[in-house]
Amino acid sequence: MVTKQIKDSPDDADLTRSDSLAREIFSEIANKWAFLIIESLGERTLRFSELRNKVEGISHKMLTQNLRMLERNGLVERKVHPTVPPRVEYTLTEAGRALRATVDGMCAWTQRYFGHIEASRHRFDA
Amino acid sequence: MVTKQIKDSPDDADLTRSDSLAREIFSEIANKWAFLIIESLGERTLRFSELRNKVEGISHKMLTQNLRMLERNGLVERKVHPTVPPRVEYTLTEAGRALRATVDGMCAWTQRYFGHIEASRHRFDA
DNA sequence: CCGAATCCACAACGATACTG
DNA sequence: CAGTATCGTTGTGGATTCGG
Repeated sequence: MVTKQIKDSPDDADLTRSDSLAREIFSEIANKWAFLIIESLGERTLRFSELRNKVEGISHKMLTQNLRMLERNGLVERKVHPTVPPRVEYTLTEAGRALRATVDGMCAWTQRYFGHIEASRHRFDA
Repeated sequence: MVTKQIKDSPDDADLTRSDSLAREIFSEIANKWAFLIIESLGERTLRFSELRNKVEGISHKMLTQNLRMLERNGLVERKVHPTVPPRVEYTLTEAGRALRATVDGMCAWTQRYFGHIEASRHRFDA
């Protein structure tokens, strides 16, 4: 997908259009906070403040910003309860859960190659 | 992994250490250029300039910077041919190929939910 | 051809303060 | 509690240049 480049089929224009759009989507979503939020959300639905605690290190601003982005792209659903104080809950959509599966893969990968990476770093830094 | 937080087993310290280190690794690698490079590399080995063409939009600087990072973490191998002009080739290591599998998953995901995302964006922007 | 270093514009981010 | 806006700082990334 992202790396495809030479085509000669008649529907050239459409393919390159969807291809560049795909890359744009990819670029927007492939950032660490988005992934950490998706991971944290998991199967459950969480409030803003719960997320804030769970995704440790994230600032209020980054959290809202990324949640808006994820909502816009249809990965999370935002549910506002008009109570006082307000209560806002976030849940992964089906698309979000599908993406989470691949993010889980990355997490598993990190676990698996943990030692390899540490060793490689030491070698490199010498 | 990344979202785990409460533990009470005796080896607490080790777990939280490896956990935070895992998050650090995750954060370093989860950026769009790294992913696009890994995708572009695929099974083949490519020269610097070939990568530069293939990962369209990337600058000379970002490419070297990310390649160094990936090399340091043991995801790509860098092979210098001492010819003139120099010839430098990059290849995914086994760890790199394993990660590529999950990145492929993300690409497939993008293809799959392409329409869903576009639709959601339109709804949101209105 | 590849890489490192410099410079600099501008985007990202954190902190803070204010609203419903 | 959740969200928006503003501001000041830091950092990111492109352009360019020089060096192997």
